Amino acid sequence: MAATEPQRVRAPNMRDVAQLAGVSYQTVSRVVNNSPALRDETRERVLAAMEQLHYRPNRAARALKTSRSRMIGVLASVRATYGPALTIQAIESAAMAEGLYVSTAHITEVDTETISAAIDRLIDQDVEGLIVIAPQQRVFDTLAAMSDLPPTVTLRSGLDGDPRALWVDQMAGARAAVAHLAEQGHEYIRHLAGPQDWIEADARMQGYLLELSDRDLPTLPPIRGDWTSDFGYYAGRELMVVRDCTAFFCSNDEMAFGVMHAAHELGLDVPGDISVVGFDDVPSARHYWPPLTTVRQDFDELGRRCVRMLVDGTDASPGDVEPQLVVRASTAAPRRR
Amino acid sequence: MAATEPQRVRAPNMRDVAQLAGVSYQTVSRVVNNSPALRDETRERVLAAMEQLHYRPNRAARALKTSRSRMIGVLASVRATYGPALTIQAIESAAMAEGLYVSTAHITEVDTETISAAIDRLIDQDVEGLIVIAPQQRVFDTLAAMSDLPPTVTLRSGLDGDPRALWVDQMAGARAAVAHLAEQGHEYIRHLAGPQDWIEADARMQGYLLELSDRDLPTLPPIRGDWTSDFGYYAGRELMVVRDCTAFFCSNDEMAFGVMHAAHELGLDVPGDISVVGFDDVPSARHYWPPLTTVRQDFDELGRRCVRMLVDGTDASPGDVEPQLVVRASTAAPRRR
DNA sequence: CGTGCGGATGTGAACGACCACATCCCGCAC
DNA sequence: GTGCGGGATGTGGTCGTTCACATCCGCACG
Repeated sequence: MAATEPQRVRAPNMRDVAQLAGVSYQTVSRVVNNSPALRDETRERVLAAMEQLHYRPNRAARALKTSRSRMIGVLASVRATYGPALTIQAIESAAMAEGLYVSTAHITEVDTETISAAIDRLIDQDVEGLIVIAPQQRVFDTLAAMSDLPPTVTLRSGLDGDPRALWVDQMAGARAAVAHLAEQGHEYIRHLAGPQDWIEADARMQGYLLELSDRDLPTLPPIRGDWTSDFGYYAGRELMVVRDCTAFFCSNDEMAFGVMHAAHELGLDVPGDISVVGFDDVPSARHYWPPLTTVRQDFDELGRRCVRMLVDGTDASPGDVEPQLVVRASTAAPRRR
Repeated sequence: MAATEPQRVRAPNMRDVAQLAGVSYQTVSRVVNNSPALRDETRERVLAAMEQLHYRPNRAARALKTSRSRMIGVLASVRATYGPALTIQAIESAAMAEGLYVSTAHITEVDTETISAAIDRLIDQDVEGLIVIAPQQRVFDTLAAMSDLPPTVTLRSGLDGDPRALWVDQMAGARAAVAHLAEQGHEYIRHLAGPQDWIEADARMQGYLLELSDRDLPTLPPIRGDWTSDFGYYAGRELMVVRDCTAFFCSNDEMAFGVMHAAHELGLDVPGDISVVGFDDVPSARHYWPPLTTVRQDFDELGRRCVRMLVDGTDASPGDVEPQLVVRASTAAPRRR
């Protein structure tokens, strides 16, 4: 039997295409980068050859020569939560539209070591830009201490003068939530805050405190939670025995779910005995029982803006993406006052 | 003023490091790839030089030469849902441990065009492996029609002979859920299925049908939903007017939430009048009111296995990752029979 | 005291693409 | 008919790394 053609393991080359099309590799390059200086007939021929060989430009070679990786990095914490996950998705699809690739790294611990390892991991990939949606203070501190960072866009919750930060007015959202409760006649409003070190958590807590003081309402010391519904549940159980408040403003929806669970279990009616407000508007919030009053955030728009800021190099218009209060059945006037 | 040193925009090189350390670039290469054939003293010297220059190996150049990108791709659909998001997270952290990078592409539409565009996007990045957690039939069809795919691991819900598929026995999970309801005395059990084309949805539906027929219980025609709690809510409202069943088995937790919302609104007691079972065990399921009986999936383990299969080239042991029934308060014996 | 051997290090040639420049060709004006 | 200009195409060098091979050195052995 005749010797078979040695199978080609190597992916086809610009030179392979060039040879097949009867032109030089440079002409192929021009076709790939669609240069205008090409006769139509030549372009057709090259395109046909590329098609025939299933030619794909080698990204590594291109990156090496141009020193552009066309990749952006996303630094996130615990992605499984609704907000970050949605934001990442939006970032990715916006990036795709710009012809960019996305690599993500998320941090499960918030120690400096883990954080800088994650960032290193992204930088190792030659990311051309960095989007940080890990809103913990320590992340920003670590970031600030690193040199040679690519252009970076961060999400912030308060004004701190950084023009490269996309600012979401968490405080305004929190104030709206508290104002809503106050206007319904609640005087004693409890706050379940997010963890120490989370910037959003602090901003929401600030909003809570400010709104109360503006209205001359009594301030109950906020309780630091960990975002989980488990925490909301156990905290709720303890606090509702005391009954020193008629409403809860929780720093996210999960904790609000936990609180409502506790209320139900103790035979308290929501909103009759206790009103509850969350933050985020996760998809099941509207179908919780009772449906949860919460503050909606437009994570989708957020992701899109991040990419736009990175690509255009523009600065953010502060407070652009406003959270919005969504009133549902979990809040009502307090039964007794 | 004297002319300043022209600032070096170029990142430091192997040659730069070599020069500083007084060795050849090849020696630097050996240090980077920690070759054993090096005197300790030399290695130290090179490491010091690398440190001093903040040297980072150029990934593009390395990829070009070795034709290994050290990147794997993940194809997912709508990431914002709990399961996929968690799986991706697990994949990423397992990949990190293997020194691999991860790039994701997710598809929002399920037409062939979008799917193959997403895959192309991954292949363009020279991914060395592909993990598919988009469990729609059409995705697999599109995949099968494409040539030149890198090694691929997929998630399947049923046995179909593909050794490179990680098999999660959705059917068993569904059967356990239905069995639980039946053993509590329910005779009329309704199924809210997932959308057409989703393999998991079909597997769960099969499980439902099989378990009922094994037990000689009447089969009510399953309703095709879209995974959203909105759908569960509207479907629940319609179906509960009819009251032709005492229990609902929903193909995911979200739809179950919607159904319970509808029940509450209609003044029906869960589980007194109606029992409800979900699927996934999302974090808030345990704190819904009443806490939701559901089928837990170990997405974390799933993600880790995917990576291991890809890296080791091993096949899956079928049915390894078993979903587990978690009984909570949303199910009880029917009040009337 | 030369030979050989093995461990440590250096050298040339890729990998695949892009850039700057050189070359070619053809039509048009002088 | 020669020169010239400009549009189309080809050639060398380079990006930073790795691979295969060459070289060097010192020491043990015959």
